[in-house]
Amino acid sequence: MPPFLHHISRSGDIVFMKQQIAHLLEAAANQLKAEGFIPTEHAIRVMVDNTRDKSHGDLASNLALTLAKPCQSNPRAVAEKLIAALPDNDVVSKVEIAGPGFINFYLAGESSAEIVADILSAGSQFGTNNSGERKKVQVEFVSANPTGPLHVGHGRNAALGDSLCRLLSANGWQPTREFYYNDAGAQINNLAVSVQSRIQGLTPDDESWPADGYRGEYIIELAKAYMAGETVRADDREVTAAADAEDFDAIREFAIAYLRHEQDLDLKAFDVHFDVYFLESSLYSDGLVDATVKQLVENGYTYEDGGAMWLKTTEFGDDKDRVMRKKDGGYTYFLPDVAYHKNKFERGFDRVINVQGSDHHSTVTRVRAGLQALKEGIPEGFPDYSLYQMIRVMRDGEEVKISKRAGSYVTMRELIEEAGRDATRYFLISRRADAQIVFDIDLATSKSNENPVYYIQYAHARVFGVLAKVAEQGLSFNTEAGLAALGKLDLDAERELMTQLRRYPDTVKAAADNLEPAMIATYLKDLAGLFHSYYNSNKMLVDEEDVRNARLVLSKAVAQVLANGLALLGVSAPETM
RNA sequence: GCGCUCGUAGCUCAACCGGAUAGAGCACACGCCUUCUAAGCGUGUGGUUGCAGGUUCGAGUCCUGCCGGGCGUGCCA
Repeated sequence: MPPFLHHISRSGDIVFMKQQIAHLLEAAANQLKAEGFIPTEHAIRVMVDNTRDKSHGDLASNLALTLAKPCQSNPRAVAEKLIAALPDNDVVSKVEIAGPGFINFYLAGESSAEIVADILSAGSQFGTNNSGERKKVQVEFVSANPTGPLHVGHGRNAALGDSLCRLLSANGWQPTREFYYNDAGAQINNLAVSVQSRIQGLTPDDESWPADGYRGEYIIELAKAYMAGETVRADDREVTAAADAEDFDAIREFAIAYLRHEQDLDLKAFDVHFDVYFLESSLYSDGLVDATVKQLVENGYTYEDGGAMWLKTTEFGDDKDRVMRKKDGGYTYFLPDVAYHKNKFERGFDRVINVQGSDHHSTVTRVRAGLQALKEGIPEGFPDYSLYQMIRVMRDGEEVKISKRAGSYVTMRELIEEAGRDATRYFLISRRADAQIVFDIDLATSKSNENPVYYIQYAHARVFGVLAKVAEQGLSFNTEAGLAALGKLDLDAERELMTQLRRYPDTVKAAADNLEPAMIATYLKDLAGLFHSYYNSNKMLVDEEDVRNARLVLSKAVAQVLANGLALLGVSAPETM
C-alpha cells in the first residue's frame, strides 16, 4: 500500500474529500504507468470537481479524458482501466463512467454523514485549515487620508480587507491589519487651510475661499470643535485643540486627529479594527525615503530630465518612465510608496497584500518596478494586490456622483445607520471584487428585507427556533443519539445538505486562494437555500425519536457552518429574528 | 490612441484550476401558514453568456479581432 493511503480512512481527515479522491486516482494512474499503459514521461495532473447534478454522484474527475490522447486510447476505455486500478478504500461506495468519460464517485453513506459529527466536534473551528502554516501576512486596507468622512468606496475596501484577514486566519495565516495614511502632504495643508477659512467665517461661495478647499459641511463642525478647545482621541493619536485661529500647525494637527477619530467611529461601527497605523511622514523622518532614493540612484535606474529625476520603470515592464522627484524638489506619491513597501518587505512578512480600488491600478506596476530597481531580492510579484471595482450609487433612480469637492457623496456612516452593519457589510462583500456593483440606497435602506443577508441569517435563526421548541413541546433531543442515527436520513434533501456541508472547507480554502470573500457569501446563500427548502417540506420534531434526533443534529451542523461562514464575512449570526 | 478590466434572464448577481442540461434573488403569473418563525417554500414565464472567428474530445471561462461600459494613461494621490 502506498504511504499516502494511510491518510485515507473514514475516521481520518474527511473534510478534504476532493484530495482523498485525487490521491486514489493518482495511485491508479501510477499503477497504469507501471504497467506501461500510460507513457511514463506523461505528467499526471489529477483534477476532482464537485458535481453540479446529483445524478453525477458526489465528485467527478476528468482524468480519463485528459489521458486518452497520451494513451492513444478512447476516454471510456481509459476510465475503465483507472477504475479497475483504484486502491481499496472505504470512502467510495460506487464509481461510474458517464458521458464522454467522466468518472463519477458516490461517497459511502456513513462517510457522507460523518461530516455532521466533524462539524459539531470542531464547532467554530470547522472549515479552518493550516495551509498558511502560521506564516505572517500583512494586509493593508482602507488607508484613507484624514481629509474627510469615509464613503461607500472605503466601505467596500474595509469590508473586503477585513474579511480577507478573517479568511486568511481561517487558512492558518497570521494577519496584520495595517492602515497607511498621509499626515503631512499638500492635501493635509489644504485641509488645514479649509478649516482656518471656516474659522474666519468664510464659505465656499466666497471669492477668497481657497481654490482646492474642502467644501463639506464637516469642516464647519471641525472648526467649531477646534475653537471650543475640544480634545479628540483617535485610535492612534490624541490632540487637544489650541483654539487659536492663527496657529496653523495646531489647526492641522487637530484636524488630522479629528477626522481620524471620525473614521475610527465608522470602522468600529463596521467592526473593523487595525493593528498598525503607518504614517507617511515617518518615511521621511526615519530616513527611509532618502535611503530609497540613494539606492535607486546608486543602482543606476535614475536620470535627470527637465529638472526632475526620473525612474526607469520601463526596465521593469512599465510603458513609460516615471518622475520620482519633481522640479520643485518634492517627491511624487509613488516614491514614498516604494519606500513604504521596501519597509514592509524588511519587516519580514511572508506575504503582503494591498487592497485598493482599481482606479489606482497603475501604481501596481510602478511600485513593483521601484522595488525591483532596489536590487534587494524582493520577489517580482511583491506585493500582492486585491483590486476592487468602483461602486456606483443610485438614489431615487439616479446615479449619485461621488466627489469630495462637491461634498455630495454617500458616507459609510449614513449607510450603516440606515441599513445596519450586517446588511451593509454583506452587500459590499457579496460580489466579486472585479464586479462594478450598483448600490441602490433606497433598496438597501427602505426595503432592507431584500438583502440576502437576512435570508442566510434567518436560516440560522430557524435552527435555534426549532431547538427551542423541543422542550416546549415536551420532547427530547440527544446529540449523541442523533449522530448515531444519521444513517436514517435518506431523503434527497438531506443528502444534498450533507454534500453542501462537506464543501465548506474547500470553499474556505478556495476563497482565500483567490482573495475572494464573495465565494463565501455565495456558498452561504446556497446552503441557506437548501436548508429553507428542506425545513419547509419536512418536519423536524417528528415522533420517531431517531429521526428527530438525526434531523436536529443535521440542523445544528447547518447552523454551525452558517455561523462560521458569516463570521468570515464579519456578519452576525442571530439566534432569533 | 495605448494599457488594465468588465459585458451572463427585464433588473441585481452566481457558475472554484476549461467539464456533463448556464443557476439564484427581485419583478411577473398561480399555489402553500388550525402543524417547528411565511424575512420562508413550491410551480410557471424568462438566455444565440455583446458580436465574429480560433484552440480543444469539450468554451460563459483560454486566444485573436470588432462593439459597448468603467478605470488608468499627471512633475495629483
